Amino acid sequence: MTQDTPDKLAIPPLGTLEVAVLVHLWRVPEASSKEVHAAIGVARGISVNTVQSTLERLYRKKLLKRFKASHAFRYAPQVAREQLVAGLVNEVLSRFGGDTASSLAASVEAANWLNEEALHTLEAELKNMRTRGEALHVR
Amino acid sequence: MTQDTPDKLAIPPLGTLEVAVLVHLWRVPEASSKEVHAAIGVARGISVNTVQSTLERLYRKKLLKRFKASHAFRYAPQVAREQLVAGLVNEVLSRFGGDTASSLAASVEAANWLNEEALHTLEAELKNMRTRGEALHVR
DNA sequence: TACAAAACCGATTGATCATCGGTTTTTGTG
DNA sequence: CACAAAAACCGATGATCAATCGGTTTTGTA
Repeated sequence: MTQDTPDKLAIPPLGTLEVAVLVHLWRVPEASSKEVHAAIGVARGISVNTVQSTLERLYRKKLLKRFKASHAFRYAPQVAREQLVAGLVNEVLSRFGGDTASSLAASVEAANWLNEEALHTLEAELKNMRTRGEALHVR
Repeated sequence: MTQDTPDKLAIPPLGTLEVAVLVHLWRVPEASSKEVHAAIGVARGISVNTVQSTLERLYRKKLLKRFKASHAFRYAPQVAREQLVAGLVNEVLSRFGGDTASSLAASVEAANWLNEEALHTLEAELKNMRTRGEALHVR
């Protein structure tokens, strides 16, 4: 085994620029530093170098993957948005202890952006999960 | 109006000691700095002053309320755990954009700690919400 | 009123993000 | 094959914030 610590579930803190870059790459979903700069850097009046550092940092954090295209790197998300968000949500939930279900329920309730369709989706997912959970004997 | 920025929904960043203090006070649910120190400070080998600073910080952040009992302050949570967690979860959800429902679904799915009963609770809450949501015309 | 307990203040340390300048590496082309 | 341009890489700086504690002032109460 080559990993010293199994960081599978530890998500590093993310700054606002880092998040902006991620969000952009989830849409694109693949770009060079130059392109990212054009898309979100110019409007912020920051240099290409800053964007590049951010891409590098996200790469080191394993949130982006990259590959050479001719002589420039192209970056792409390493994790799906839902995956990352889920990780962060679970981190919050476990960090503050207490009852998970009621916390989640409160989260849903506090959300002012849940429309009819979204509720439907969630309900379906829950029902789905439940049957599978029973089969898999979720503790 | 006296407030410069409506911080209603902005939750300040919380360190590990701050969270520990909050978690403790949700259990207690009211204590002096001395008591908090005895409960969670001693085990960490930190001074009463450190605990007091933390209590003060949480008070300034409006997460604790306090009142004098004889000459010492007693602190108590200003927000319920579910409330705070919900705020943080929603912050994460909105920060990363994308589809809320699928992100929440992924969160539930990624959780390995949801048991049969918890799922039940959540489902009930959703059903409940839905009817109310329709009545309130949630966008 | 004296004193012990607690609040208050301010300084220090240590992370971490954001930002950019300067240097090295790579590569396409004349 | 040499060279100029483009990109990666490295390292420094500034800002913010949590955590920590020592020292000083305030305040009940015996």
